[in-house]
Amino acid sequence: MENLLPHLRFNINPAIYLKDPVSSELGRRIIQGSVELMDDMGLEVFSFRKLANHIGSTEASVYRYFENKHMLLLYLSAWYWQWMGYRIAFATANLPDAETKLRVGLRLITEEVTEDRMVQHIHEGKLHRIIVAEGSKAYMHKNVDTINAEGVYLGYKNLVERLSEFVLEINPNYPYPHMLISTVMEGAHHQRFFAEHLPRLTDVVDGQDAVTTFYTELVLSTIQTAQCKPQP
Amino acid sequence: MENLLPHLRFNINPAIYLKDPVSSELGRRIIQGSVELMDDMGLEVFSFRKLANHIGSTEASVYRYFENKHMLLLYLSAWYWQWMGYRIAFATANLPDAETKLRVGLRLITEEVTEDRMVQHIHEGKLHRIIVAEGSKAYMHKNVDTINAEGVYLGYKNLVERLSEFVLEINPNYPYPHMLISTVMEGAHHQRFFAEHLPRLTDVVDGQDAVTTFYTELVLSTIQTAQCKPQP
DNA sequence: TCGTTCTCAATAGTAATACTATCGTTTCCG
DNA sequence: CGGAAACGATAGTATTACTATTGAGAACGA
Repeated sequence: MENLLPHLRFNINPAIYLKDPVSSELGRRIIQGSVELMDDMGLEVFSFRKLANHIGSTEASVYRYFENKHMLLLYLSAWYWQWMGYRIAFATANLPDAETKLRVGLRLITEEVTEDRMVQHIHEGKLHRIIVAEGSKAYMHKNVDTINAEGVYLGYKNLVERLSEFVLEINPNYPYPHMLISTVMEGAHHQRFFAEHLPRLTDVVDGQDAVTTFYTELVLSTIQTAQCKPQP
Repeated sequence: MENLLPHLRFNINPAIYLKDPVSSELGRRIIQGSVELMDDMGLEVFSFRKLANHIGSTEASVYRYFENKHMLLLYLSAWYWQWMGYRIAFATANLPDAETKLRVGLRLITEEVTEDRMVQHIHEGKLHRIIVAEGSKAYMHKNVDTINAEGVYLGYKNLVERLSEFVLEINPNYPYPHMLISTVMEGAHHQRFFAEHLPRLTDVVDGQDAVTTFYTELVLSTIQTAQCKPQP
């Protein structure tokens, strides 16, 4: 995708941060540095001290922006899904029918991320790897309910909703559109992880992108079965 | 399921523990106590110190059994999947055809767990909740490759393999049996978590078990589509 | 019965993490 | 030019994640 709107800024729920990282140079360095470090060492090993050293600042300064590293992960996750939602909105605008829109959306969600450089301080390829490996930890957490009550997951939920609507346009009687889409959104990331680390859990077909093909066929055959072979 | 084999012990890969927790009373208390505490407070808040206090022992004694809390989680995860594999083997033995076997397997995997009390020191209902909330952290981890090289995930992989074979018996041409099964195994847990904490990501139909119905229909329509509507 | 081994509690101690607080200096905005 | 915000610097606490050592009691075998 061409970088048509280089100065676009996504709305990130202010409940996630103490101080908006986009508002200052240090804030942007925190984001940029955390993407680099988390990708390198993983969420568990990553710490605010290491981040501060990496960007040549201090632990206390990082704490002025984010309460803890989980909130920083939430910020990265929120940004990722806002970005994905934007790309899908853009790529599906003016497409003729729901099936084409759904196919495009599924492709964007399941595909490996290539460089996009929508904003200077976020390396989308690295961020994608972080979300693949750590994304589910953003909600698989003791405080989900508190965090959810503040609307932190709205970006994610809205994207699920949007794709579910494509599903319902194709088959208005399909009863599980949200489960289907959220299964794909999580599953695609897990399958990318498996392909790299636990290949016996996948079916790697070399050369082509098995993840996208698999999930596209899965979704379309599932929602079209009602017409193809009526349920008892 | 009746507790027909009350003294059954699962083989857990010895690479997971320093000392077999089944071999001593303290070991069993460690397992029992960790299931209770992790279910209560979540993996992040859980610590060996708290566990030691809970079971009236000391931190150092717990460290004699497990290197760290991630290995303890791996033990619980390995036990869970061994137990699940055993239940599926038992429940599908002597069934007439592959579709029936697959349906039974999918039901056991996706269903909520009711008490089973196969062994005295493990509360399967609590363990199920732990695996739902923390299971993916067992492999979404910096050391996956090292741990995997020691065969720690074999129980999980074997179960995927077993269910994939049912899929292939039904449709030998289906190209993605492992991705399909691992998607269901992870997805079912995520959907249970979503149903409780992020219901907008699911389609809750009150009264009946939407997760089992959803995944069973998804799998069967996906693998049967080849016959029903040939791919171009 | 004596000695050996195993088990495990108790104590101690280290390094790192996850914060919180305070205090200046700079900067930038009105 | 004056005040406030931004941020670096320093310091300090509580907790976590370990490691090491010692010694008592139980079990086990010769």
